[in-house]
Amino acid sequence: MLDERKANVLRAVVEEYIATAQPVGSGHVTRAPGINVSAATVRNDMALLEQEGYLYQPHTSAGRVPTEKGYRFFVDSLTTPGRLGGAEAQQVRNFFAHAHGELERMLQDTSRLLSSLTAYTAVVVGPPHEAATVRSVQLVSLTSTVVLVVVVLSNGVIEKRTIDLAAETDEAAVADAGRRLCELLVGRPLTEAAKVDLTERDSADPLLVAGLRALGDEPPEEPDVYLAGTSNMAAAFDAVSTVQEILRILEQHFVVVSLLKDVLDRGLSVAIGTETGVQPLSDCSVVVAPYEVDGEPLGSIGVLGPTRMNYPQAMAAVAVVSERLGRRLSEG
Amino acid sequence: MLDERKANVLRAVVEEYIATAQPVGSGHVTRAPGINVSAATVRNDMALLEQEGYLYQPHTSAGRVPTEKGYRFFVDSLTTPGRLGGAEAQQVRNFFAHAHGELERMLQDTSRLLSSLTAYTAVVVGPPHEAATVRSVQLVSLTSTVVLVVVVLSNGVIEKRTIDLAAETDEAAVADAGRRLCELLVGRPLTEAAKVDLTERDSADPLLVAGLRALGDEPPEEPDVYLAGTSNMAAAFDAVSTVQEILRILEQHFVVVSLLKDVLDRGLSVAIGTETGVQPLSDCSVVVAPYEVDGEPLGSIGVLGPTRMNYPQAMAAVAVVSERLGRRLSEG
DNA sequence: GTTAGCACTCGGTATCATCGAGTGCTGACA
DNA sequence: TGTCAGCACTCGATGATACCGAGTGCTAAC
Repeated sequence: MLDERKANVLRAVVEEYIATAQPVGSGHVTRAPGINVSAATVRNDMALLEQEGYLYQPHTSAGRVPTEKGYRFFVDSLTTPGRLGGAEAQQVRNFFAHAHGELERMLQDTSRLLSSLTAYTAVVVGPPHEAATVRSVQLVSLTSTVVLVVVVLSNGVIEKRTIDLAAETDEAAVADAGRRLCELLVGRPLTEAAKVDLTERDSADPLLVAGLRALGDEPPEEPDVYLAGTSNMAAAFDAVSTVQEILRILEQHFVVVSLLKDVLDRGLSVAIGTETGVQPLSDCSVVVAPYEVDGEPLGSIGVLGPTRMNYPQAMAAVAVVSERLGRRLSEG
Repeated sequence: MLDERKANVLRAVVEEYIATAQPVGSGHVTRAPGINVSAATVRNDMALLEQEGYLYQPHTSAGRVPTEKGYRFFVDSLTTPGRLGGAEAQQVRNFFAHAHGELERMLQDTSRLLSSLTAYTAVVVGPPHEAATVRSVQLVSLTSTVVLVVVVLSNGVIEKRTIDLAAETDEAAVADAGRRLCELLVGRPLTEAAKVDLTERDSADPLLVAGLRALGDEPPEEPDVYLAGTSNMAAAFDAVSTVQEILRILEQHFVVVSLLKDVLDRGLSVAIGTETGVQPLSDCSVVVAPYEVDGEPLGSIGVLGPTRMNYPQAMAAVAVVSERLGRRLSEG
């Protein structure tokens, strides 16, 4: 489609633009390594690349800027997977050598790591709550009419609900109901709590019924989202209104979750500009990867930056971190 | 100190500046209600207010802008506590009528509420982890060598730790150690886990020892911070670099925690500009209040906005929400 | 097909004049 | 003495104008 030289010119333009954020003129391209033709020839190629929709010219006498199609070509033409710098690789090793603590904490820290590696905004999406099976159920009375239900799930996530009772209850009843709940739920996904078959005797226990309802009723929550480095968004744009729009999107966690999910569902690892499907993110790109525990995808991690982001670096960081995170979680 | 009229002029300037974000000229002040003197007189007063450090002039032929001292006078001179608008009051009532779920979720939602009420950034600081006493301890084995310790605290917060064992263990040992942990810890603050006296028999149980160490070793964590409406910071400033600096501060949760704590410790409910003690926040103000459960301060809530924020409204919102939140938590 | 040369385009920057909101001061008045 | 109308003055914001230079497209020669 594009002959070798035009592809090189396009790549040079993208790289230069990513580095400088300035429209790239033919002169700069000739200075790029691998380009051994004159500026005039480059100009001819660039005019053609513009006709084909890979570049565009902000105004007549300016250099060229990549379009989404241009970035897409650039990303698709990256063959070498991209390596992290020495310092970054060391940082990742350090992090996973010392990573500890619970799932939430670990995902939050991973998000910080990714943001620090890339200088963009990092997103980590936790495992969906409904997927895991119940490992244990415990009832704890907080007051005589308020009982806390604590459910430990197989993925380490802890779900809790409070139930308010009409009548007072005592420790023995709480212990009884707790034991029965264990019997009923352990080994099954939490979403089935609403549909368990109750014996007549079970139905007579208000605590048991209320507990099951509390567990089953809740709408299946969105997975948790851990953001880090949102301040980096402010560094990437110079219009404060753009920054505001993007931050507003990031505050809506369900949008972020479905954004990453959509991208992965489409089989992509990078979504550029409007490819994200979120209008206010049309100046942004996302690099995504799932992380897998024991071969099963658990959640996803990603990096959000301006469309002129450093794709090779971001892709390398996301790939390495998702791989290491999955491995670390498989161990723990 | 300031005679009545000068105080009125100062208040008028502050109010006008808060509303318009433009330097206020003598003409505008005369149009304010309660000012019944000529522009020339206002000019004399304003010149004096500038000498005294309440106002300052960006340049010779411009209007006046309040200094921190000016805002401080304005805030201190607010006698009427400030009422929420009808729609806002309704929103608060609605929220607390339907508020439910666990502590974390509730604090997160409260943060959103406060941000939505004020159109600034809201901060909610959760209860300090070390304060509460242990209500229940449970051990759950995740694999044969990994055990999860789940501690329910009296304030509803759930602490969890994983322990990795050198040797495999069985359900019976886990149950035994769990029961013993309950005996040792229930009713005591978690911070004492490291210092409990062990019998000789206790010391022989590796699971028990490891569990206590896991609970006691962890450095006392910072209280949780729940932010909402950070995108509003972008709307409040027009320099993208300012926004970035502020966001960067907000990402450091321990700074936010100690900021609110410092302000309250100084006996203030409002910190203006450099009064915050955080250099990058010198263009911001914070309005803070503790929320109390059963008379005891549990945590704090606050609003962060530009120094030219709408103080009466923000103070009213913070006061109402902290009061209602405390009341709601005292019930649940 | 490539390239040197060249006329041309147009955003960015600097210069300058104009405009007007706002000031401080002066002198009159109650 | 405090208030205020009048007035000359200041200075940022706005807009017009000129200029510069990076960058272009085209043409003609190799």
